[in-house]
Amino acid sequence: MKTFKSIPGTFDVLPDGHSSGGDTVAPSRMWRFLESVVHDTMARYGAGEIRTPILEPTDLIARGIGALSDIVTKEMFAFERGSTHYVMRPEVTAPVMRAYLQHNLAQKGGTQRLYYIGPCFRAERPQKGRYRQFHQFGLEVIGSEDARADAEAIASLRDVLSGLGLQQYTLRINSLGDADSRPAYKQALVEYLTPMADELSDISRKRLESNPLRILDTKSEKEQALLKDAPLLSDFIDSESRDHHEQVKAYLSDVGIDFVEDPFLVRGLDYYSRTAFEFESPLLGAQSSIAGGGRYDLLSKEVGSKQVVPAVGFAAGMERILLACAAEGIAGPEAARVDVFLVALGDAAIDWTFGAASRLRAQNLEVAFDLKGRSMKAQMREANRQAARFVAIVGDDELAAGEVQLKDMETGEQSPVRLENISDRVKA
RNA sequence: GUGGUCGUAGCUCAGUUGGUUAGAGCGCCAGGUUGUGGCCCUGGAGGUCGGGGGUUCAAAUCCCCUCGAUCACCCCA
Repeated sequence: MKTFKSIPGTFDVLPDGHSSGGDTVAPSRMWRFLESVVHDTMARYGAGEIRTPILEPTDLIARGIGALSDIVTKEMFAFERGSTHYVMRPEVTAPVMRAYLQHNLAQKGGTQRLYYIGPCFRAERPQKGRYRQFHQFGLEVIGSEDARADAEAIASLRDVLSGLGLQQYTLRINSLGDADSRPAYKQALVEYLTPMADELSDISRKRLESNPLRILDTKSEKEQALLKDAPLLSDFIDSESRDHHEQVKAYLSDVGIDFVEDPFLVRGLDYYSRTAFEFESPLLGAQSSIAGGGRYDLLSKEVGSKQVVPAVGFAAGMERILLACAAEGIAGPEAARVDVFLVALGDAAIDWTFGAASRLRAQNLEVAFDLKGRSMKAQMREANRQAARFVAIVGDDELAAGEVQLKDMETGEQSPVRLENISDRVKA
């Protein structure tokens, strides 16, 4: 008999946490805890939830993220049916911008703050903190180039992390300048690195031609040493971007957000300009980035807008955040407890449980009972396992008297209670 | 796509220089207590030792192939 397993890089979320290989999948209540913190935090920022389709036009993603980016060239789940090209979204920023333009949300006047929670898909080889189906939440602040928008995106993300109880994370921030300032820097960097090209890795050498900025975030210590005296992007950015950057930092300091400036921070997606930032946890192994984002004033025109629509946002990796929570010992809310577990003795009592549970549930109690006709001992054990607060024991005598033996599972105290009074006693 | 490590029960793992019917702990089920959970005691279920091939009188153990998992590179959340 053939058995089936979930596809590599995907996983089931179960009521209890479990290990999937060496990795740990958080219990579903922990996922819900994270989601509720996101919803609550975003509400405080006046953000509205947006839900966009998993499937998007392939061109939207290719144009938005950059046709030459790794994501587009080798990591997309894309297919064709009829004459339509579909991708399973690898990120959500381009889809949100698509929706913004499609529905003419600019017509609503002010800045749009849109947040999302949902799955994304990339055809990468899985490893700790990296999956083929992974989940992101994010915020996009669309329609403003004000530095407060950048600071607000960062602040809301910080609020989510601290709302969860996370302590060990760092924020790195940089400015990429505008579209005009980057070519000049790019050229300077190439001029600096070309004499030492022999010492670079194969990949970095190729990037020297294709995408030199990405050499900056190499993990190789040797290359980091070579970069020590490299020209800095900050010396090349235009004065407006520099002012903008200073303002963002001032706003962050205003609200007590710590950050470190990292002149080498560049982001992997082509659409970023000016502000770029990244939150990292030291507890996650190689995939240390738990969230990243920045300003993407260039995106709107890439995906078909006639005007520039300035925007800034972030995307956060939920799996990585949950791994960080686990590493910091954050367990989230306690597992649900059953209010009353019905223990039935004899056929008449077994028949009684179904209707009784229904009536108690109608009174908003969490009720459970055995479905296998097992012994009393087994039923008690099951009640214990479900952390029942009370057990209602019913046999022929109790049925005849119209009452149950109600036992408090913590104190062990037990007394007869009329059927109609169970709810009051449990809620008391 | 590239490299390292690892595949024995639901989970975590033992298993000697190849040698009878493959083990433990946890978990699960039942009994000890014919109507009372947790603790304790006893018993039970549950494995094609990832799969295929080879060497051998004999393979979980040695060899080859294959599949899978995992970590890392790359890239990103």
